Amino acid sequence: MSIKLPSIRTVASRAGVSTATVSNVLNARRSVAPELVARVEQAVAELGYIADGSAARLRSRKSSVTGVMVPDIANPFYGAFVSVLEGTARHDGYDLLVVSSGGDPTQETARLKALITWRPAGIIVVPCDDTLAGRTIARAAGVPIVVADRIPADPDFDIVAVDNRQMAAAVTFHLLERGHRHILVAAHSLAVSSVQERGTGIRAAAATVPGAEVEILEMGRSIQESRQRIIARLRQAPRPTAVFTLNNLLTLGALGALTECRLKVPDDIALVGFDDEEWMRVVTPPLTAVRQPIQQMAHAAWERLMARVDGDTSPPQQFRLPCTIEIRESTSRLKDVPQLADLAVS
Amino acid sequence: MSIKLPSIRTVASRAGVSTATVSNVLNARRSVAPELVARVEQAVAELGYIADGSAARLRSRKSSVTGVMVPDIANPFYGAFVSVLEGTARHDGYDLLVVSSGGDPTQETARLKALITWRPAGIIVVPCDDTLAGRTIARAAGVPIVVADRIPADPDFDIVAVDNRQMAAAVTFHLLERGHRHILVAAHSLAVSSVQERGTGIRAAAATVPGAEVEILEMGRSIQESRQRIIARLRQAPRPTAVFTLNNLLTLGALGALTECRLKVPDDIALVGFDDEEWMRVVTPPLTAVRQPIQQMAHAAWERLMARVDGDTSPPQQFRLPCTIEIRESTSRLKDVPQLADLAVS
DNA sequence: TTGTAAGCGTTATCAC
DNA sequence: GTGATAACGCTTACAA
Repeated sequence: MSIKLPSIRTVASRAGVSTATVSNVLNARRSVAPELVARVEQAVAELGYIADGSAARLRSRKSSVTGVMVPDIANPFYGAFVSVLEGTARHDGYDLLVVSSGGDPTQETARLKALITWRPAGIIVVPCDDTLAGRTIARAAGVPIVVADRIPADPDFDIVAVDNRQMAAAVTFHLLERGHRHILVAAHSLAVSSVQERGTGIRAAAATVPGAEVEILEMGRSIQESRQRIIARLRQAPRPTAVFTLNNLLTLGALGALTECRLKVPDDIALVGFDDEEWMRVVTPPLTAVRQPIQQMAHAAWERLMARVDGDTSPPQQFRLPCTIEIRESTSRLKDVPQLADLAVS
Repeated sequence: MSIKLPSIRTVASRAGVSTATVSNVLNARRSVAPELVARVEQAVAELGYIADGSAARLRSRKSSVTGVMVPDIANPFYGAFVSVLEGTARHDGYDLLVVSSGGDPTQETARLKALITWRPAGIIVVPCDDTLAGRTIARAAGVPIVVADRIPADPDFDIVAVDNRQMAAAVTFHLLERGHRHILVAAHSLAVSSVQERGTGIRAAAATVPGAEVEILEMGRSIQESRQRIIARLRQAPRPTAVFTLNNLLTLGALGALTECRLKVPDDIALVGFDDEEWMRVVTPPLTAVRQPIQQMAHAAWERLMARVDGDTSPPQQFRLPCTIEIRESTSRLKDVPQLADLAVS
């Protein structure tokens, strides 16, 4: 179906110059006589010539494409991350290939291979787990890789993440200050180190207050699943006075669960979650949330990647970015007596 | 930085065969003796060989990559759309290049060019406006293009969209049935035909009920802007009893505005929006919303694209997919007397 | 300053 | 069934 596009030779013959000159005009590599420049530009315009990037990359051995792999583009958190990366990449003259692993290590490896097929200058990846299934392939391919939002044990890659422990502790302190002594923490999987870090921060904070209790529960991967598990837990006594969800999907699940249990936020129970989204500030009540510095993470990851692309061979670095906590009404209620905790939901 | 990867020649010499045989083994194009197959596969495994897709494309003149351009990947609506497309593309053996136009026609053209650089088999595009800035380029390049979610006047492309008119009318009827006689409609731009179609549907529905009034207001592109404009309007009398937002961003803006005006949903005012998102069903009150069939749109667009890629030269087709309306509490209040409409918000 | 020609890694063609 | 070899569109020595 696709018609044959004009090649650099078509342009050259139309402008009455050599292909080398066309290339030099288009890439501004060497100076070309003004008249020839004009002739080439006219030919390009008339033909609607657009150079073949693959051929150029093949010959020049330098890539103008980079890749990013996330678990799920449809998740607004990754959507925002990719969106920022796309802007920085474009700014630096790179195209960006976007792939999703679907949270499946097998797919992760497959997609990484697909990316490498393009011979990208570098890849930014948010692995599904701490393993990074395709790491062997990646190393073999010698493509610079920067890992974001996860902390693989493997010290081979640059890492950009947030200060999970400190931030989770800060949220916990906030709840403790509000008088909460029994906090339910919803985590999607304890196998992921960023989740473990958050758990550590939470426990450390709770340990500073006698009688404070945290209960960390593992919820599957779907909103529905987490919702059901939270409902099941809330129907048992003693009921926690606050719920702390460790990502945006879990916040949705928890909110659904609270509604179904007819628990009013913040009167009956407090809610705070990792990941701040626009809707959280306009609903009633507005939700307290941890705002991750998505833009800064993307910038930092890109900067590291570019450094590696430019030949930086220093040891892998690990960056930790600070989050901020957006305190809103969902945690506004002061609890001085934890008596309600003993009442189970009907 | 990037080390030199093994080429097909490296593999061939290691396996003691010709490059042609390696190619035949890898692409299963011609039958190869089992023993040679085994030798090649071993060499590939040992070297971690991954073929260069660009070179293959260049020589074979057939593309295994497609492109998608949306106004903004960070918008969950487009995120979901791209996510579905990525799955279907992968399923059919294609890679997917994702680019954002940022809602800027200039960027749209630039990004389209960047896409064409990679010689994709086809492109699915959600244009920023009805013009599709890069259409000339696209036509010149002869790349099959399918337009989604917009209805350009230009009849050159296949189009996949939803039945805007009918759905907007259905929502309006729903509000009228609930007793609303003064509906404020928030549109981001009246220049876009899908918005115009929705407006037409709304007016047609309202015209069937004597005394019913609709007020269509243009809100800029940002959440903040729409929020401010809605606030300004709500502070004037007569106040509408229902707000109908024409996309997900406007729903966020409207909700923020209602909160700021201290109007309770649905008691003081009803709210319904185009685009259904997960949070809308878990907040209090849950929001009535039009669910667009994102998955079906993506599938339909992909199917059309594949048909064109396979040589279908029939006249461009236009597909209209039905939406569903998710009725929830935000429009549950029955209004029999519109007396409140005369009270302005303080 | 400009043209000629080689070659990037792959696949298609054509001998064998 | 297999191997040489040319060619895809481009960039880049090198020659003029």
